Amino acid sequence: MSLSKSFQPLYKQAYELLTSRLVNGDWKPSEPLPSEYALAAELGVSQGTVRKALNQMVAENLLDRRQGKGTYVAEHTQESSLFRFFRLREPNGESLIPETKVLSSSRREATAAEKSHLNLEGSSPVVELIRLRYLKGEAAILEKVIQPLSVFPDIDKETELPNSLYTLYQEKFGISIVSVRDELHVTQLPSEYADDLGLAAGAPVLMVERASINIDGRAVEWSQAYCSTEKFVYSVHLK
Amino acid sequence: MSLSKSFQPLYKQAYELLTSRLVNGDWKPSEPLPSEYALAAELGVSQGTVRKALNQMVAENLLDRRQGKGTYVAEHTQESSLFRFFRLREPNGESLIPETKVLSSSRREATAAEKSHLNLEGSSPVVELIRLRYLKGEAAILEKVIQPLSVFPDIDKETELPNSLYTLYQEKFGISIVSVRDELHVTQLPSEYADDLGLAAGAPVLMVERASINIDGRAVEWSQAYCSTEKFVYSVHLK
DNA sequence: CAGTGGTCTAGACCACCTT
DNA sequence: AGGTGGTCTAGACCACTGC
Repeated sequence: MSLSKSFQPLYKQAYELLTSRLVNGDWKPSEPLPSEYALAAELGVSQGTVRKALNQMVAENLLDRRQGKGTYVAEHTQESSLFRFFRLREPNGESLIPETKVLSSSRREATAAEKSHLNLEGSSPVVELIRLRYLKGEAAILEKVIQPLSVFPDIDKETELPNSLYTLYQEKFGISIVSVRDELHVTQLPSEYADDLGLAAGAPVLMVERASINIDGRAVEWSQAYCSTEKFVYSVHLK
Repeated sequence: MSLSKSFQPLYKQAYELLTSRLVNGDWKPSEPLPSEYALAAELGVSQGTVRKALNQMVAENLLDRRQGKGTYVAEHTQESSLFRFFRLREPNGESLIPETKVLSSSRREATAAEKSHLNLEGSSPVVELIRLRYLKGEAAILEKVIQPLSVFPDIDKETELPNSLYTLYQEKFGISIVSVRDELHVTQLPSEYADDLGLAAGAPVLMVERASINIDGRAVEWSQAYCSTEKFVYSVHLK
């Protein structure tokens, strides 16, 4: 196997090829890739060129490299990764892992808005999952999660939902969430969620609308989280 | 001049040295740095090592490189850079540059909270600047900006405040804002700002609290922006 | 044309891990 | 000891810019 010597820099071609293999599932999470020299020989380029491609993938959180051991598919299920996208903090800056209770889970056809956010067309059955998250024993966040069945077949048949769904996505469905797009709104709490959160219908709440992006760039999950006002802060460092 | 051959990788030492020179103001914005070979000779390392250091600085938005021309100090005053930190969007996704009116500007001693956010100690005079931003002719955002006089001497003597203060910071005070830390709260609109925004005192608003970070890592400005509810969305892509 | 950054190679040596 | 990634070098060639 060798890369074409035209159009694109070799390291970029190598990056594209290796990324598409990773997306295809050629290597499983926590499994080592071939060594730099092995990949270089296979692609017909020098070790330095492969290294440049691999380092770019490390920068994008797709790979993990450990000196003396090897290059591994990144684990997006570890605590450090899960915290990466959990931006809600207590006003004093502390970060808390919430407890979670599933309120309901149902299949239905996607709404127009959901189809547009998830790039779905035609008949698109989805699962709507409603969860309540507790902090310090108090109901704090109500989450509505939309999962397309085309991406997560029979996900509503899962008996045990982990606290972080991303773990389930990676282990059971081969979906690696590498980035998220958040939109924050101040809205009035919908009346159907008022009792669950112990607030009045129409109370002002922070609503975090999130599209979760798979390693291949597709939005594969869409969620809305209603957060009890003044208990939380959404905190971000933009570089 | 040459780097010590111990402790740290050479490219990292080169990065530290070049960054500190940049922070010191050895090279002004839009001015070219010496060429890779010139820097390599000066530091006593190879061109490839200098390149690695320079590329890291490019990744951090400190430098700009143009093939065939040279390596330049990044301009943080360009539209593309200013938009980078302006996360407020219309609900339909459009981004707008607001008009701005200064409501007041006054000197006073920093409060305890301001000292803590800006890492100030002892006597710390600051300027409190209150601005109202309009979108489509309507009052939309009320901004309270705290500027330490130790960082921005006599900034309240400036006759003309640009729409984006960061331009002024870089051109007049040698301060380059390279990152920001935002905290989003849902709060009640303080009564003293109610008239300006045309809302009732206590109305629920989105409050964006921002610390702006200089190239040397210091928080040099602290601001709070009260945003008229339901006209805006705060939008972020986390990678 | 000369000067700049961008790519690619080949080889040397080091640091770390496993056996 | 042998394999892995990490650093560093020197040199070649390419692509773009400006004179």
